[in-house]
Amino acid sequence: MKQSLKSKSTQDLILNKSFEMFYSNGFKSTNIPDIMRKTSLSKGAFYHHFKNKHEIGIKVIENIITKRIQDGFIVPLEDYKNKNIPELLLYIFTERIKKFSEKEKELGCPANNLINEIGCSDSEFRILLRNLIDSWQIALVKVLEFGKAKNQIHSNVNCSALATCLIGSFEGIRGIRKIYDNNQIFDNYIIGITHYINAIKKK
Amino acid sequence: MKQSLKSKSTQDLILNKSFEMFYSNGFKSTNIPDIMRKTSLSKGAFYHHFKNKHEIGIKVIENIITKRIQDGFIVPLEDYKNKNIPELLLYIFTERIKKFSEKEKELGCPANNLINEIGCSDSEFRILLRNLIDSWQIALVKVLEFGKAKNQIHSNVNCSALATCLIGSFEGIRGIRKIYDNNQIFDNYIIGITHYINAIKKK
DNA sequence: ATAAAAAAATACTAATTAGTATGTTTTTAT
DNA sequence: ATAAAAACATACTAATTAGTATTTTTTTAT
Repeated sequence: MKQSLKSKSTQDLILNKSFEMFYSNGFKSTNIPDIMRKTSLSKGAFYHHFKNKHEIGIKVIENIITKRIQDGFIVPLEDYKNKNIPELLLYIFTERIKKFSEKEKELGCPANNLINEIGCSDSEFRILLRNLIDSWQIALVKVLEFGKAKNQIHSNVNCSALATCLIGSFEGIRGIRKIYDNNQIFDNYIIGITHYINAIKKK
Repeated sequence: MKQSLKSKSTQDLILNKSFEMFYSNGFKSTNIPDIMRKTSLSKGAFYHHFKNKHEIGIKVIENIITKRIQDGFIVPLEDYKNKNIPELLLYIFTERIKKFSEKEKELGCPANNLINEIGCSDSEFRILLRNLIDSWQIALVKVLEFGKAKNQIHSNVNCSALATCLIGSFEGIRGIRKIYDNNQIFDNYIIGITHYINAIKKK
């Protein structure tokens, strides 16, 4: 294989396996030899492509976790101009949860897991994760403001507050689900959030 | 000092310092020598009173974290019969957040931190934390049902779903707050949750 | 074809840390 | 007062793991 391609594909492999292990076991509990066992490569290969464990953490956030949130929760918000906003919110915050894989249900949100595991202690991780949540918040506010302008959302709604609550409750529920063995908590969340979104609709 | 008292007070000291360190640094990142440095006792004292790190983790959940949630969020729900339920909810979910210490704002909820750090991996921790959330959920549902019966809460509210959403959003917000340096996220949450609680009031 | 550079493997170092073994001090029961 | 037991301290072991140094293999440019 061409060297430049090989290098890129090895880096991607390490990146993906790192993400999987961080997601399943947490960042701190994952060690480099374990990651590399999953890639069938050696520790030497790891340190040839990455400076240290911190760097792979950063790159996993930048290249995988950020992309997952963007693709899953921000991009679907983008084409909002010819959509009914309350319906769009219901789609994103209830329909998508139903489509989660078992693994995603059991393991929670990769971003939220990292926020809670190392949000306080590592400032670089913290900033990237904050930017991610900020982007989501901004995209949501934009959509909510549009919905308000189009008379689809009641005028007494504070869009920034609502966006924060939608994100917070979604992440909180995904966290709490982790200690259960069934989806009752998601079912309850879906009922509750549907009720809430219906309540802010302009009749 | 009498031996039995001394033993108890040493155990309590180790327990409290362990909680503080787990809360600040996470469970996995906290080591026994660091805990014992804070108690000004030796490692030998630790292993005389506790079997291993896992046991102190269990006891911290049982004796400290559970008590904090109970005292802070379940006990205030108990004397609900002569209170207005929406007001009681507002008190617990908005007034109490305003009274948090800086540390509590920065470090999030000890229970939620543990849920997210080790909720998936350790079954004993998991069960204790689940029991804790279950107790909270049950206490909340009871109060909400009462509010519904007293015509203070709208009849179309699903009490179990609402309880789950209240707990989930509260924990989620406390988690996300950890990556910020200010209380904007709490301010937004308070506005949003106040709006929600007002929306379910029977007029 | 071959020298240089990149990729990857192997062997090693150094630090951390859970847990144990053993010794010393303090308290208690007689 | 003293033997036993509990409380605590010190010294050690063994395992883990991040990161480095060195060597081998593969690819590239000439």
